[in-house]
Amino acid sequence: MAESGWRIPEVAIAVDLAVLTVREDALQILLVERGIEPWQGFLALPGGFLEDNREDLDAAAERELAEETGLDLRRVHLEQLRTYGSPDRDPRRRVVTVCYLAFMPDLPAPEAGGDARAAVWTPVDSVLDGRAELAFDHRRIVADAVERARSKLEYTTLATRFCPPEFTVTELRRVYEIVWGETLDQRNFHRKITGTEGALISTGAQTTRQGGRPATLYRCGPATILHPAILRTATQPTLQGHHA
Amino acid sequence: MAESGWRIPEVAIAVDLAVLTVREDALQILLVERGIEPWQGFLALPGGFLEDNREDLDAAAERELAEETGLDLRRVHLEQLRTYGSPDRDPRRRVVTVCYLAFMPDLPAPEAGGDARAAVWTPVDSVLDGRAELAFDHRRIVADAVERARSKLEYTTLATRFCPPEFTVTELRRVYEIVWGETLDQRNFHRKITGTEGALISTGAQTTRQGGRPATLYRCGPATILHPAILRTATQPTLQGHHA
DNA sequence: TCAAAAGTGTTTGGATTACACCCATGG
DNA sequence: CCATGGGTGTAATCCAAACACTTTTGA
Repeated sequence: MAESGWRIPEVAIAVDLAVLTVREDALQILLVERGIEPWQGFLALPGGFLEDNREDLDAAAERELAEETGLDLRRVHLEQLRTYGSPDRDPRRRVVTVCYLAFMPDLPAPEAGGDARAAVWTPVDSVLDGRAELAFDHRRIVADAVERARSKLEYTTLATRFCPPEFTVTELRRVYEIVWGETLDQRNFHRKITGTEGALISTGAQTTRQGGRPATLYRCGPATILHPAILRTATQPTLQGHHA
Repeated sequence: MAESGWRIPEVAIAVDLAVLTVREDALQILLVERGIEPWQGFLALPGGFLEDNREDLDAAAERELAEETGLDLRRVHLEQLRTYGSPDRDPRRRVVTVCYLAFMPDLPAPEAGGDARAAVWTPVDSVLDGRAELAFDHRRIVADAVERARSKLEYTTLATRFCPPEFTVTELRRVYEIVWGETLDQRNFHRKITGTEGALISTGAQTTRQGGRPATLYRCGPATILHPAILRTATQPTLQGHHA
């Protein structure tokens, strides 16, 4: 670590994306099929290497996200997840990956953007239980991303990022139920989320797309943190960090 | 970002440490004085470049920590904080820093380990309010580290990492009060922390080092998460991530 | 015997839960 | 008019905040 030892190992820096959405009643993640070795033909997180020396990490993540999805970035939440740098995670050379986590609504448009590679939405459950085998250490990254997402729904309003621009309270509740894998009391959820100042903004409009009595349509409010939090019942997250 | 473009920019990867402790009734961070340009003479976070291509990031952080403090790592909590990679954060070349956060007890031993550089404990307040000017973007990193630490005390038992191997309930409460900058009700805190299964283990021994009635000495228990949490009253953390 | 700090009990209010019921629409 | 889902009300319970008092030592 002495700076006088100016040996800079040849390390490549990559930026990978864990892009989550809720579609078809499941939490799904965006994956691409690898066209080259190693792990050719396997699914992997979208991402790539830093393009030039002047590109900021956050900017690189935004660029990747725009390339993969073509979506308006204002409707997407993007944050840094973690950096992965095991020496043997890529057989070709040392690669350190700065991984970002994104929440986005289900796309009505075609899922892949300008890039030619096949981008597929995959339920995270099939990744976590091993039915879908991912390249490199990406399964572990997906596990970290899902745990972060589940945790963030408790104390932030980020669940709205999985919804279309206008949505009903029930649609928002379904997001929670799908991500957490548990059912929530409809009445308590409604009172809590509408009672949180700045969480939702009523548009005045209504919809009957679910059938039954018309439901009020809401947009995201300015509030980002949810206080008091909506807590999961079952799973307690495991503490990250080494040594106990 | 296509992988065929095998242009790997010359980027150096560093691992920096934000080592926090509680001493002299203040939350303090370990800093070193820089001996070379740029920022010669300024205080900076301890850290350095990856030593070789086979070193894991976590292992590099542990190595740095051992070098700086010489402390038994079992008594230290170490976790990844965030990665910083603005293109102009180091004028010499592109440097991406993977930063780690450490909690450790106040050292009775001399604070610097084998390394010759001067390591100094500095109150985080003097860093955050600008009285102490740090090199590079390290002030922002310190701000992130402190916010993470304050937040983690709410829902984990990591405050015990700031305490000696055996400590009293009041000493643990003082850690909370110092890190959060607010006072806690002694009785409610005592009932809550001793009532949390697995948080503390009574040693049976007592101490009168604070004067007054003898206090029971405790060790850290196996529990890592604190449920229910001990919540701060005042400050709500700001949501990380870009766009709103 | 007095000061100083540790430890315990109680009350009260707020929030969460677990309920049952009414409302508004489409068919 | 009836099935379907949206929205509101209410009582019991748990948790946490705010409080006063007793206990045990050193001086």
